[in-house]
Amino acid sequence: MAVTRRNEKYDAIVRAARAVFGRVGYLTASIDLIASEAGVSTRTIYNHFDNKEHLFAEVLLASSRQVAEVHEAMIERRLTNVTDLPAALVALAEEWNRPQPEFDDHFAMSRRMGAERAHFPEKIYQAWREAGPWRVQRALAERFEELRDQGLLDVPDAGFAAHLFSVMIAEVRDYPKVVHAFLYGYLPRSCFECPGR
Amino acid sequence: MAVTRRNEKYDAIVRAARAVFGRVGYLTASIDLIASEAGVSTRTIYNHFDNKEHLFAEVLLASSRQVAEVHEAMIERRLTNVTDLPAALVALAEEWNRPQPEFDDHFAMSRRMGAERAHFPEKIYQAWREAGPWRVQRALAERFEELRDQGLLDVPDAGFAAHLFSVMIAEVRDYPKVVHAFLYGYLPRSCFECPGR
DNA sequence: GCAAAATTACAACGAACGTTTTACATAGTT
DNA sequence: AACTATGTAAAACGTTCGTTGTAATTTTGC
Repeated sequence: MAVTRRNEKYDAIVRAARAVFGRVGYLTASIDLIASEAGVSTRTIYNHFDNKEHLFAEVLLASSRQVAEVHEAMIERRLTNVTDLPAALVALAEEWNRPQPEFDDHFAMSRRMGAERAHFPEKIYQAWREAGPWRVQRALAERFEELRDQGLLDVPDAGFAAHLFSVMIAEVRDYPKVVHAFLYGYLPRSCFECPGR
Repeated sequence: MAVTRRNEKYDAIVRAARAVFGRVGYLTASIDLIASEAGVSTRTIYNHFDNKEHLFAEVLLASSRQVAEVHEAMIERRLTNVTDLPAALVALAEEWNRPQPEFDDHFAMSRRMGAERAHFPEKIYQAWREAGPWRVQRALAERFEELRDQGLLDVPDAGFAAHLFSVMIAEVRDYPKVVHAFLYGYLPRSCFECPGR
């Protein structure tokens, strides 16, 4: 696709919109501000997008797919041919949450989704869930299943464990401790022989 | 304190504000809507509160303290004289997240705090953190320490474990599985004798 | 060079909002 | 009944916002 002025403007709008939506949220993000940061006029934004909501949806879904692909590759790389599982999980968590300028805007948008979902159609929210979080969790669950088959993990429900792990590393920042808890739990070891287990 | 018309109106405003802030968020919650649900005029709201932000802060902090007291008592009740720890933790998680009409509005407000914090002064956010989540987590950490002293938990860092547990039960809804993972982890049991542990 | 496409700049529109003003009504107290 | 405190209803004010219209300008393609 040739670089044309029209494409340039489109890209600039998408980029600026992602930054502004991520920074101040859907409602507070004004078309004026987005236009200013994109270096275009508001009229131009409306030449490319029907309205604010369509802009939001397009920006959100495009970056969700992009980020999901990166995360899937990351999971593949980190959890294949594992020799030291704790270290691999810590490395995955660290890489997963490492600040990356090109994705920071997207993550900022994502972190707001729960609170802002009532402000746009539910199908946008669901499309994001499908394109982003769920897709990545499925990839993680598949890896967990393989690790289970290799005897490295004891996960009766890999999907649940994947969901739990992603919640833990998203919300709690000390990854060595998180991974340790994920693998070993907090029950004293002598209790593994206790009745009820 | 005698029930006066003024107190009645104040209470009605606070109650309606909590519901509206929780339902649609700080920005979208209009004074008109709150007044309508409270059954007062907007003028009356300004007779009681300087502005929208003060209303929000007062509503938020009052209910945070109230809910924290309930949670502290709950933790005390559920994690004292424990005979079956897994069952006690599951019961705590279930009670913690059980729908309670009188607190639903508060929890809805709380769930939005992360995304909405940029819209009001940071000190409101921090005051909420102190009056609510942190306070409850400290109570939970103290309980975990006692359970550790009783040999029922192996928690080197009770504060961390408390934080992790509260994140887990807040974000993941299958409490038996969550508690199982929290206590036992996902490492196969034979690996507890592996090197590197 | 010319026509078409795209953009800019700006004004305009209608709506929504937080807040204040104003006049009148209601409630409580003495 | 008189006075004070409080509430109501509605208008007004200033601001912000999403969106559209319009004329002029710039860029692109032939």
